[in-house]
Amino acid sequence: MSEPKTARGLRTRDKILKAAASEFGSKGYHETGITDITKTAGVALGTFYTYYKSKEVVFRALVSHMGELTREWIAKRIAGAPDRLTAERMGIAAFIEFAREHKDLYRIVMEAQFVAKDSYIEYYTVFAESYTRNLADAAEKGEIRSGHDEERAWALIGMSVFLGL
Amino acid sequence: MSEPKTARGLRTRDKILKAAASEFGSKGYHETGITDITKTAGVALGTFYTYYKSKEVVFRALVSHMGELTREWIAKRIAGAPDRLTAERMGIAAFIEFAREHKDLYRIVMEAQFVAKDSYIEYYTVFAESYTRNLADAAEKGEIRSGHDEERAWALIGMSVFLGL
DNA sequence: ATGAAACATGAATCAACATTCAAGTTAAAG
DNA sequence: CTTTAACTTGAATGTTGATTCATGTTTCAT
Repeated sequence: MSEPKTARGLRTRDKILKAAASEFGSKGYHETGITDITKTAGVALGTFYTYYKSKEVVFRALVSHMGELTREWIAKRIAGAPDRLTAERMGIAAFIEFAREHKDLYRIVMEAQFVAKDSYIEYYTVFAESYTRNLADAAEKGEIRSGHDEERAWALIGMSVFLGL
Repeated sequence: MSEPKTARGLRTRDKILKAAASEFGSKGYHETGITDITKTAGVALGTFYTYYKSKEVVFRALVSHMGELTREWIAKRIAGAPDRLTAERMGIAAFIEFAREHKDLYRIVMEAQFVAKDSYIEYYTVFAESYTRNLADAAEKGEIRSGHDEERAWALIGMSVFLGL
């Protein structure tokens, strides 16, 4: 399925993606019908299939889009933190803030665990890797004690997720 | 829907519940058909409805059953811990161990978030409440610093869940 | 201005279940 | 041994909803 070739096509695909985000986010994957999406987008049923091969494909597109959004959001808010501990505090706050402001979108990531497991795993793995690297660096610099950084990373992620929840 | 009145009925209901646990656990709620459950249980399709009013009802039964199992498991392993910090360490280890040994069953709890949200919330809320109480007690005794125990409880739960994941 | 490529439409298709039910079988109390 | 409540059976029902497709409309490069 290739990129839209005209401005109209681009606009339409965008409307569909936004509608899908909103519908999946509020009703969940299985409760959302393609008709719900196209109705919200203001296009005909068939149009959906001009841009996405299937229901699952839009869903996956949304999850990876969410990954980018989340990372951008956090990066923006922890930029310029003087040390890891401070960055950590700001990062957790930023994540929770993000979850709060994109409540319905965040639900999509959660549900990915059951609808598109690999997307879900990737979402968190990218986080865990960068987290682990940061912790290792901080330990190197003596800002934190050295330890099992990967486990620490997953523990911190879990904390944030549940506090957000 | 009342209790089975004969030994046979009891056995059959049990077979169905076990089969449901196994099927939901490995394939997930939406990928599992009632026929999958009854086939695994070795009974006819219609028999399912003698014991459960619907697919969702068995699912909910499983989630609350899981709650009991998890609590029992952890209680057993932290019994006799000398102080809260030790109990905490043992509790986390016990939870992860539980998740590992009941991998597929644990998936059911996760999926409850989307299939039976109230069951899901209850599962974790019961934990959080008892956790919060324990932390408050420990702070009272001076074993840990005093602080926001409810938030601490959720953070610890999140940690355990993601480490288990 | 025009024709081909892009795009939009929504009725029709098709398969997948959850649930029901009427008819048969088994348990166990008296 | 009867009898009846309890249980079992699986074919039939009915709905839902993803996907397709033939037909019509719009865009835009030439």
